[in-house]
Amino acid sequence: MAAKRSGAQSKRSQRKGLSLRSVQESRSEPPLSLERIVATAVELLDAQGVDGLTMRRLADRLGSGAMSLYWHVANKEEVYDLALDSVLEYRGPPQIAESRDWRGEVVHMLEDWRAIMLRHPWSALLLPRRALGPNILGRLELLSKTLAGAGVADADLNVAIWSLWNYVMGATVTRASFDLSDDDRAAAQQRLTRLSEHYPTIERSRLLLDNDWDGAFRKGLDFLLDGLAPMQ
Amino acid sequence: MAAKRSGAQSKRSQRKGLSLRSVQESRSEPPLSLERIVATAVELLDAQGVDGLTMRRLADRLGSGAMSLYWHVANKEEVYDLALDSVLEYRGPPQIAESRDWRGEVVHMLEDWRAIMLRHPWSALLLPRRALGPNILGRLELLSKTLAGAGVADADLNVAIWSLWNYVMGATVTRASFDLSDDDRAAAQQRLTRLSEHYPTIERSRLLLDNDWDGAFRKGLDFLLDGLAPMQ
DNA sequence: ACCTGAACACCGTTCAAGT
DNA sequence: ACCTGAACACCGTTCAAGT
Repeated sequence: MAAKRSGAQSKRSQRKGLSLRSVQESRSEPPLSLERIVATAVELLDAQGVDGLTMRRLADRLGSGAMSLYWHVANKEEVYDLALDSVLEYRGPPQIAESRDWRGEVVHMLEDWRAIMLRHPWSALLLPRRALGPNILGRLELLSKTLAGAGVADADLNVAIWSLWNYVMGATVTRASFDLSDDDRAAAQQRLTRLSEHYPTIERSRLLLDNDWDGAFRKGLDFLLDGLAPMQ
Repeated sequence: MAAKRSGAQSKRSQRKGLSLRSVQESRSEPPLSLERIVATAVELLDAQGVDGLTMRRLADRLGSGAMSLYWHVANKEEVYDLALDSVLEYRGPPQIAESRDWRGEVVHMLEDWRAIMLRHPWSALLLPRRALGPNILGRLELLSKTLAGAGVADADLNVAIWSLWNYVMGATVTRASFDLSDDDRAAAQQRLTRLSEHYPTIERSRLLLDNDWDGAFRKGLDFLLDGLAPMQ
């Protein structure tokens, strides 16, 4: 089995130049499984970004033929769905949740969410296009439960959830897009300075260069929670 | 010229089946220009979505060879950038802006932003990946100026801008992703009902079926502005 | 049940060439 | 200055076939 696999791989290597990965992998090829596929897809996305994920490349990394994936997965979209959701597992707050500090819990959940998506920038780009997986639903459920437990009326619950969700999504997506292109960002601020007659206010506040994203995120979140709080 | 174009087109039509579009277009082909390219890209995106935009299809719609585009545009990414920004032009509030109602102005700007992006759902999906074009910067500038004029201190300005921006981005992106797949949404709620033991709270509030997006958007925005207001 | 290669119908983009 | 077709190196996925 191992021999068969490595044979298949050296054939592929000959065809398209040597693959660094085949060496690293050939030590012990477990059989294909959904878990392995998803985990490897996440690796690939981390390494190469959204456009770097290719069925052929993914199969290569797994030491299998490209078409083998299609037995475990319907299509590439499903790989995206599964990769996104797999990264969003929530492990809960550090201490056992006997706290009645609902606000602290909400902040923790949302900052954790944001931290994960910044650690995997592709996830922020993928999110708007993907279905809701169990981990995303789990996070929504937990958020709902916390807010309901804090006394938010049922009638206001959905507004509260979507407001917080929207805020986190927007913050993550915006931040990720800036992170993706330091050059673009510098170029944008440069263009801004050149065109400061057109954009005097944001040029003066150096909006595009403000680096305190974490602080800004937290402050904005506090404003939102201040607004939400009277609802309880 | 018209003869040459329609000749080239019928050749293309013969090659890949008849194109409905070639008839509609052949009446008067203006020369290729950046404006035409961008406008047609927007049409194509509206009709076919993000993945429907193809250099070849775009050229076809323009009645030109695929490679002709590359004289006007560096690559496909630039087409995306230009299409996104072109859709985001802001025409300002209905009445002449002598109003001192800064809050009303902010709400108008953000609802207009959101409305545009919902009218062109691809724009919400594209936004996280794209550079800041002049129209986006213009909107940020206007928002900044309004907030600064309302008395928000310079030190708080960036936080205020990004909070509002994040909120609108998140709301749009979320809404667009639900809109894109009514089937998925129904399926998700169905799965939710089936798994209601796991997600009792959001199942009970019927989070995924809540249709009052516009109302929720406005309410959440009000909470945020309530939080922001004390800053002035 | 699980995996495979060949083949199909596409992509974006380079290049050398036309006008 | 502006446009072109042929060609290259890729894609995702179907299909008929292997074990």
